[in-house]
Amino acid sequence: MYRTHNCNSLRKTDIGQPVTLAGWVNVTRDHGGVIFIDLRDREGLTQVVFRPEEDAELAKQAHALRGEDVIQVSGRVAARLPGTENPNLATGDIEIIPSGLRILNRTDTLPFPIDAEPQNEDLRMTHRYFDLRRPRLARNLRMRHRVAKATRDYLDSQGFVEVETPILSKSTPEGARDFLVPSRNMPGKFYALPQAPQQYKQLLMVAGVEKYFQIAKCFRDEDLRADRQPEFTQIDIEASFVTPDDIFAVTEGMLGAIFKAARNIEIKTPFDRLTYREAVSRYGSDKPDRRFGMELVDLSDDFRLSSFKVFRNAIDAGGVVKAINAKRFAGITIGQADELTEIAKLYGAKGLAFIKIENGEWKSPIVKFFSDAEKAALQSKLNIEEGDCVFFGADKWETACEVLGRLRLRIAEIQDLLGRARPADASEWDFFWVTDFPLFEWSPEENKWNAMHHPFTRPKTEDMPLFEAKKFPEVRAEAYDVVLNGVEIGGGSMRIYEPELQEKMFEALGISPEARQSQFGHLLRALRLGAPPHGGIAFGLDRLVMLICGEQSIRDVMAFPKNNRAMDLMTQSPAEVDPRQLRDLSLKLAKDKKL
RNA sequence: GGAGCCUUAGCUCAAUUGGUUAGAGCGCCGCCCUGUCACGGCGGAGGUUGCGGGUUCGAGCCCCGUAGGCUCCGCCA
Repeated sequence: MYRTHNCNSLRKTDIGQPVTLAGWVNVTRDHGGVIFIDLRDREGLTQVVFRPEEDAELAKQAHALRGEDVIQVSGRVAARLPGTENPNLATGDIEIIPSGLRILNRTDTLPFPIDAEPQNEDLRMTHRYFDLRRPRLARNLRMRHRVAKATRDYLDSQGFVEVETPILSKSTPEGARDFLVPSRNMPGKFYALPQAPQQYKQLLMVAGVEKYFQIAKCFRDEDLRADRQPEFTQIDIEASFVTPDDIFAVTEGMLGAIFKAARNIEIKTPFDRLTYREAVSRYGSDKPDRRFGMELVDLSDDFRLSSFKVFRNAIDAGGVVKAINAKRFAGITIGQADELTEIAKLYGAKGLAFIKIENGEWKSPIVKFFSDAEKAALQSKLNIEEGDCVFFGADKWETACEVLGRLRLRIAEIQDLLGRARPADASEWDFFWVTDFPLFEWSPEENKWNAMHHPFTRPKTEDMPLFEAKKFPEVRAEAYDVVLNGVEIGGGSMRIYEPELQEKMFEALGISPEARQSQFGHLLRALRLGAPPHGGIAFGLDRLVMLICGEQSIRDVMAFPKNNRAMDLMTQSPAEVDPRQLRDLSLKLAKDKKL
């Protein structure tokens, strides 16, 4: 037995007890005579005191200890000398008087200090096992476990059954780039790693499972971001004979259980609901951050007959004029204005018009084109006050909204309006639903309609006539997202369960009858064998845990994440393989790697 | 595929306008120190300034290229 207690368990009541502890040397304080060692394990710290007059040999050994050496200490629990208790430490009233010291393992010079926030992320990733020893990441890993456990417990209590689905799966034409796995038994053929268990979970509904969930690994071979990894984890849920309201209720119950378990927070349910149209109109985003105002205001009616050509032309072309009022932002610097203009252009605006309200004066080159009525409309609709700065977007609805939405976020960042990294109470956790997403989105590159969510999402019943009439841009989907503090943490839909409707959907997406059979034949067949109405949702576990932990990157809530280029710097993967392995797989590398 | 920022000791950073032998704190090594808890004190080792080229009497600093890292755009049904 290596230890009798952990490093956070001994208190005053244990004084006199013989104990054995094991862990890492957190810090040594060597006074030449007396030597203090803070011994650390995952639970906490306990001070060990070596006194040469009690055991010269032990003290000599202790003198050689360095941070992160692994040791085992036997001894007895003693009260600290009066006045030397440490109130900042749970074990601060006691210390260990050792009678034995075993050095289990020595450490090299540390790659970086374990008690500071290292700057170099690749250094951290190369020594990830060491990085994870830091309290912040250790806390994140355990928080993630609590979230996963609360998820399983809650869904189990609601009658959901966890079913594993294959990792060796099949490539599908829609969606993200697949990771491929060559088949040895079937030369020239490939498995694909699942982008999501989407089809399997629908097939489980056909199988009569009725209530399914899985904490599922998913794989997408696309470029990475702070919140995107090539392999990530979804809380995947599907149920039969349900409406969106049923899914909403399960989701709200589950997130409530998760936040209770992880942070002891009672979140406010039911969540607000916004339609996609409303979210984009008011916030310029389908996953808005509502923790600050600065809403988009529509001014199209006020400028319909304006003599200001830029606005007038946008409206005449069927577009809109919208604006946001950034309170107390009239002090905007030249550099900030340039940056915001760059952002506006990046998202499709031709330029960026804004008005600073300073010393009772509206300062902008465009104000002279405005009529008194137009100014009055601005004044009242935007609630303009001294010190404000108003930004305009005049363009197609989508462009104007997106541009102002992006500006809104950046301005909030500059003004530091966004919530603190770790919101303290429920009011700072803003959950809501976004519903009624468009069913389709146009792909100019492919010159065809794509499914906004996925090809199995059903149109809203009241929009079926639009779907039949092939008015694709107007068809809304029975699809929904959950947004938390401006981050999309989950999304789902009611699925198509009628084979005829699914065929029509594939047709709308430009998938040939042959391709439908080869790619989706199993699903179409299943829909003909008694598929119940069903629908579901999936959550990004990593993003959810990231928010709960107050982290900025999902890498900080994953044990072994990949870097920007999808490499694991610790194991140096991906790596070359033995030619024999390639031969087994009937693979040959192209000489020209740019083939 | 594109844009921005970054790269100086094991780590975090500094180095005036381009100017002597590239410094500091932490860590490491050695010595001193008997109640600390970020213990303290003295001393020491440790550098091809990512790499390659250029400009210059002289480059950590300027220019070009390149590699790597991070963030973002594209991409992510």
